[in-house]
Amino acid sequence: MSGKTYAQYCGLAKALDHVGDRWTLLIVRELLVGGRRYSQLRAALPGVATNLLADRLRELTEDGIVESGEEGYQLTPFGRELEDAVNGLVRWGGRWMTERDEHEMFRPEWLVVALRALLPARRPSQIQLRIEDQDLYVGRTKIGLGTIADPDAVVEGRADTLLGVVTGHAKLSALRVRGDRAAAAAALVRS
Amino acid sequence: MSGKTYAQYCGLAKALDHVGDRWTLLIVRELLVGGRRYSQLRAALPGVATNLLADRLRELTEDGIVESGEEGYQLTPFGRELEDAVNGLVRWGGRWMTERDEHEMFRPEWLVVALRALLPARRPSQIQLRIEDQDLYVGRTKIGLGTIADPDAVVEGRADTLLGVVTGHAKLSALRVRGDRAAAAAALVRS
DNA sequence: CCGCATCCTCATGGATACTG
DNA sequence: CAGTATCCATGAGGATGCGG
Repeated sequence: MSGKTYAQYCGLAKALDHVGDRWTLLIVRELLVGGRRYSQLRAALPGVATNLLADRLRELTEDGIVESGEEGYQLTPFGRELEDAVNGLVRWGGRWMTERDEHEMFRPEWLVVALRALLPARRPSQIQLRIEDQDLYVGRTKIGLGTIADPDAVVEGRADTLLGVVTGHAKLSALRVRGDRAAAAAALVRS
Repeated sequence: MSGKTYAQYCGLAKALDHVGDRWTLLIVRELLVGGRRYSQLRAALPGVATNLLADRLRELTEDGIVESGEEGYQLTPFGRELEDAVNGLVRWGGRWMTERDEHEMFRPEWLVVALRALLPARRPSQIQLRIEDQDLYVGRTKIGLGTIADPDAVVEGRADTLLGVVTGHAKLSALRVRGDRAAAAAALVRS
């Protein structure tokens, strides 16, 4: 709430009063994937000014959205409730992600957020992804960074191709699949 | 997109690039209830500077979110797709709406947005609301400003009390109900 | 080093006057 | 009525400093 309050008795205005400032929701996005140190947040948010990041983290902490511990910063239970709102924005914003521009930054944790927003909560199979040299997984109920044991399939490719497959604008054959191809389709392709 | 772009290949960043500036989502909120003239938007958004409102409407129009016609401004089909994202923010922001502060503005169309976000898409009965001297209705599939014919019940009261009933923090008995009380409960109280 | 705080510059927002 | 134009206050971006 560094900006002025809208002073409106309205849920949207209240939400924007607390997470509507520049960079704030992007910080929340990073923390939705897991706890992060200050320096990790800096690295994940190219262009953020150091004082601004500190300001936002302080405001988020005062509002009970973020808490800081030994391991760095993480979302409180209340902060994690922002996932639904973030997912809605992610889904809408996906309409602007036709192809990846050269000067645009990309980080695999953003793909984690996108897949959580786009895929159903439960999936019939679990797969391992390797996108732009980074490992992420789509489990039956969880999606995150890193690897899982015994995936049904391993899928490799570019981020924009993967998003195309998930949103139905590209075919699964545009990705490289090792292992159970049907399982990969079941996990990634909308029904 | 008056602010600088985040230049991130991420749905959330893209969404904020286009609707993340101050006042932008509040304009969208107004237009989600219906088409509005420039002067109506000014009245509904107390505190907005006239140049900012004009700037935002121009940006939204350029982005294909808003279109202007003889009747004023309205959302395009693409703009209406923001409803899901707005609803998520409205639901989260509702957690900050304990009781209405004296200096906080209130407009009945904000209640329309809140009810659309909080109530299920289909309801078993239709009721008429009269809140703070304004008429709004909760139909079986639609919610809006104004009156409907042959409501099953008429509910009167304050906005914060109504929100309390819908979110389960207050009882229906806190509102004045004329007509079929069970129908009012079915339309307003979460199961 | 990491985690900020300070300082400076410039873009953005806010308030109001003004105009086609 | 529907915006522009203007001016000032504030916030963002970027470099640097500094204590633990």
